[in-house]
Amino acid sequence: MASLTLEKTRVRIATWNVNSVRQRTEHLLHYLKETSPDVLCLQEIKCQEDTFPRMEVEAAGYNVAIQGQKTFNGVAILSKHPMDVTKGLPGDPSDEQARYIEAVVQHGTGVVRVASIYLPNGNPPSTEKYPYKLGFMDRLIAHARHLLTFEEPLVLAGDYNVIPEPRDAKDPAAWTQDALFLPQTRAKFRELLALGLTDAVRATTDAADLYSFWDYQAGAWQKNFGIRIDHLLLSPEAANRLQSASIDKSVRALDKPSDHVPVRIDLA
DNA sequence: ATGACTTGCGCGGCAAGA
Repeated sequence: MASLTLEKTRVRIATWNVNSVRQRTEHLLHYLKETSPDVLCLQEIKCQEDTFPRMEVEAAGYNVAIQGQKTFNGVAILSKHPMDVTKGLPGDPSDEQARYIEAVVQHGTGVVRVASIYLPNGNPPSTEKYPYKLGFMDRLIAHARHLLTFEEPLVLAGDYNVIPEPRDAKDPAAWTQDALFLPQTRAKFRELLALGLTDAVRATTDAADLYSFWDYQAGAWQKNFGIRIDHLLLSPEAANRLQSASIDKSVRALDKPSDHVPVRIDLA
């Protein structure tokens, strides 16, 4: 009797705020080659679709889906596998900022829905920027609630601009008045998790000093004054397949780095 | 220390980021 190979293929999914994809093209291509994610979510590409380095990324073996914007913001999903793409976060047709793109990825025997999210920074909190951040979080909560009804593997990945807990900052006292750490911000993030989503990094380790961002200023990298603000949130169907989560910290030590590093997971 | 760095835009010096 011939044996059937029913072994599910591993799916590696990463997220990275690159702080301008055109400034970071070499780093991006190196990361694709070295780490070989099946899916890579990008944020802050800072360009429109027609100036994205599409040919180089396609030559590396990836399909490209982009929600671009001139100068600011901009998100993308790169995938080795076919994608069905949806652009924009529902709930506010007047929102013109490019901060959300979603794709259903067909991989081998399975399917996974992946979102690339660039959640607003929200600083300074005394301005209209903070209510925009909270409103975006409300829309994300509503959309996630809807997506969870599909009961499929779902990965909401991106730069959340949220420090979930004090242990997610080297110096939490420095962030108490910051939009990334205000109680209302963290409460909305907990509301998102309470829908039934799992923070992939915290599901795999309680290690201290896990950060995904170090400011360019004041020697933050050298002093390890980091914060953990880039997250992959998993539906139960994805969490059940979670094998590992890692933060690719070494990328921050390269020449001319992004101020964020990639965070990635492997699903069985 | 009103700082410190990096980007886009566009060619001078802001705005934005976190």
